[in-house]
Amino acid sequence: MPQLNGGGGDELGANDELISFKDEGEQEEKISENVSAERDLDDVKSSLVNESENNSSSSDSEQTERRPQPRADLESYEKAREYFTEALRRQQDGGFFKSPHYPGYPFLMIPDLGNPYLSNGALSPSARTYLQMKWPLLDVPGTAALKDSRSPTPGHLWTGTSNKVPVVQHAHMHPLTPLITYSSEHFSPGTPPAHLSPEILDPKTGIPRTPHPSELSPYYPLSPGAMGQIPHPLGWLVPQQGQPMYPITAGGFRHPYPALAMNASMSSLVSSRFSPHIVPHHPHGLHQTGIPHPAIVSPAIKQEPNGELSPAANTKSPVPTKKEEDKKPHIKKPLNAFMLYMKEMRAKVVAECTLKESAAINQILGRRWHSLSREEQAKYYELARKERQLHSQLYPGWSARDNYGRRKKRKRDNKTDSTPEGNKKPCVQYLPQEKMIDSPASSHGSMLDSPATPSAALASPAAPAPTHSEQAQPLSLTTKPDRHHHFPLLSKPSSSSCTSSSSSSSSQPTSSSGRQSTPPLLSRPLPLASLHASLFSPPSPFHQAAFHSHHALFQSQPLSLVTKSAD
DNA sequence: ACACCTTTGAAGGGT
DNA sequence: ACCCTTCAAAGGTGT
Repeated sequence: MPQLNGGGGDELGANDELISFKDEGEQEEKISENVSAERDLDDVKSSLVNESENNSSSSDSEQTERRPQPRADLESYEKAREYFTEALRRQQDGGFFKSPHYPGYPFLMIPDLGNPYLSNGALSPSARTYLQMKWPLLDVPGTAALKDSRSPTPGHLWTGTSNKVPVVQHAHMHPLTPLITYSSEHFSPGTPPAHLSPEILDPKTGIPRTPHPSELSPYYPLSPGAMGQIPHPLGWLVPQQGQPMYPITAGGFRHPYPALAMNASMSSLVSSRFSPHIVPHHPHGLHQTGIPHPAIVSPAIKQEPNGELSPAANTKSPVPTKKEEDKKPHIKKPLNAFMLYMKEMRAKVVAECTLKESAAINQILGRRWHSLSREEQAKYYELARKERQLHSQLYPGWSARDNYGRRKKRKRDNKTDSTPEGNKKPCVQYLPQEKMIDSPASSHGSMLDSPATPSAALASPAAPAPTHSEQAQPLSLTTKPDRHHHFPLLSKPSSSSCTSSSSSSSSQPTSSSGRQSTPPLLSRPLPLASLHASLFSPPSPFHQAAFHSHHALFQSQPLSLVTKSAD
């Protein structure tokens, strides 16, 4: 894994800033500072961008209102999972994941906003408070048990989670926008400012206060637009399209959240005290309490055959349900560390780049993943581990195998024999050749690290301090010859990544396990031009200032994209 | 409407 | 023990 910092291994969590994105080049080690700056920049950019978005969503409001009852719909489930994840993370946050200070923020962040409280990490009421907000069903006290007591200091809350937030280009964003609107984006780990976090702040005083779920409405109503951005505390119970959920009408929160009543039971689910026996497998993805679990996707529910809950759903023609599907609900696999990371960071990356294609975004995310410090990754591993645990508790008999066959077979599978390039469109080489060489199959290094527990990760002998160079090369484990190693990486010009990276050595397709039969391809040209624009054309003077501040950053960061024409 | 693409990680079957 | 395959998320793109 990428633990880059070459030398700095010692400073763990405290300095995320040091973590460099290896993407661009080895030199980073030397210029870790610049890197950090970059990161900041990234954060800043994303925040700027994201903040602007907002308005968008409220399309669901009506639906939400109409659907007072918790629906087991896909979105709900996912949301649920998301929140759950976030909740878990928050619990751990205190622990080893310290959020970066984001020095860069000051440039962009309005001083006013600067919540002292954030910067000094004093938010602690926080975790709990926030947890409650986002995950009201959790019995916070109870969940505390899960909490890692490792960290006495809560630090900033890491509000992660990016729900899918519609990303809007920041072009016209007002610098102050951030003050007003909150997008879930802010909740990404990368986004620091706690002041932007959903933590409830007294509108007047700006002082964080501990809200009761019932108090939420006052908070959200800040601005209609903003409301949409705030994840519903019961997100997974309330159908939301991945968007803003608070379609609250003028009246404010009308929603009594019937589910709230289940708080106790929910807490039992979450709490470590939870006993597997208690939770039988529910046919429709409902927990015994009746609460759908995010991981469960019941075709039946999804389709809402009865139409009782959602008229809209009726229009849909149900997917041909197989017997199996009918019989059992689809229980999704628990998300792994990378997936969790992706969920959180995707919006951010999207904001930074104009790229919208997930494939491209994912490549970037993959590189970033590798560039994360071990501590950071450990956090995700831990989170993933907990999620798996919970999942296993909820669905004791579930096997990943159960989901096999649900998707159609991938083309890729079939074409294993066919030449890689055969069916693909012209490939673009993402990584420079040299890098290819360097970065061997490091991609799975993180896997190695994948610790059973975070602590293990940190201390894991298996995962020696990152050494550096090729960040990606974590452990040398990949002894296997990468058969795909030579694949001509596609050619992508430079950059695929916005921030950096395209050239990252780290994410080579090399899979140690040979999973990927083809090299990373970028079939379609990325909108680099636009990317470039977004990166270098500060939307506002405000941005510009920030950019200048980070000027060094640019120097160090070869954003290849800049030069590249996406053609 | 749906598969593909892309990423990493986990899981499970096969050898 | 290792290899291989599938799925998890996501959303633009292609068919």
